[in-house]
Amino acid sequence: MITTLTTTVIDRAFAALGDSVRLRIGCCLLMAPDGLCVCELVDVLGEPQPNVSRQLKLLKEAGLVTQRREGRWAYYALRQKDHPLLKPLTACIETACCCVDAQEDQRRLRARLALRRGGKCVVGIHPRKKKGGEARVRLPVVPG
Amino acid sequence: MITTLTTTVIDRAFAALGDSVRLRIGCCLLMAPDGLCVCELVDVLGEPQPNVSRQLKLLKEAGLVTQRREGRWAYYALRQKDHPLLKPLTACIETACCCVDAQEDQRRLRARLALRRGGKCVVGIHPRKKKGGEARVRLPVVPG
DNA sequence: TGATCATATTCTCAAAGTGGAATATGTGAA
DNA sequence: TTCACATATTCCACTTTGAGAATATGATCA
Repeated sequence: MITTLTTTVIDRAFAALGDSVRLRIGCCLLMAPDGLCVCELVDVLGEPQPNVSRQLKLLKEAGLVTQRREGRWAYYALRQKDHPLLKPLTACIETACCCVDAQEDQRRLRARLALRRGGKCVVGIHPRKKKGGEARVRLPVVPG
Repeated sequence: MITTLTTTVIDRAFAALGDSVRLRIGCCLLMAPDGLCVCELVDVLGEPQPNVSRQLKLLKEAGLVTQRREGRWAYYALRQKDHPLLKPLTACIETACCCVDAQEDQRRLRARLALRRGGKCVVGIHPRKKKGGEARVRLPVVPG
């Protein structure tokens, strides 16, 4: 995807991470190499869904993140290759992960990932906050 | 200077490098660990002096750059310590230095550094463009 | 097909960033 | 003290970004 490496490509990558929400997304994605779906990020970050989608789109346009669809869910993951900046940038994000406030996210993310079935997200946004609580979670037919 | 590491500190650092001029400044400073003065950066970048001063101030406020005065000259350097993000961030800037457009800056910087005397800047802005040319450069008393 | 749900987009406007132009500050030399 | 010069700041018009609110899209299931 990224063909020629120019300073413009690079400063756009920096700008993409120069926002607290997007940096926190980066930290979360670092914990889940296979990606996270939007609703998981919404729950972890406590940000409105349209905002999370927006920021993910920005990260994707900056070439830092990839997207794949699985049924109704869209999984976003940190790009692993084709971007020469990604390795050193990942090291920067790792530093961010050590921050106290980032670790709060990590705690919530671990809790959210525990709700997965077969490695996939099977619930929507705020499962614990909606009426009916756990009973609301209707598990569809999932292999594994 | 940086006491507690928070994600805010880090995304401000990213945002500081998320601009083409400031990223180019970062690349230049990487070539000169002891720092560059404002007039040198003005010549290399081809940006107006007030703009260079402004961007340097921003980099300084983001904790990425230090400043010291030597007579009329102000030297800015990449911060080396007290900022846990600096090492991985430096690796990112190094990647940026490999870009074709960044190497043009590097060529100009080498030429500009050749005008130093005793490792110090002794000329102002655009020395070759002002009337009188080389003759204008009046060397003050400089040790070495 | 219609309902439901996960995700994406658009509209809007306040807030922040950007950089040119003019000017101020600070330092050293005459 | 005055001048010259390197650097810093302020003012201002302009552009970009940020995010709430409402709505659209797209996929699955009944």
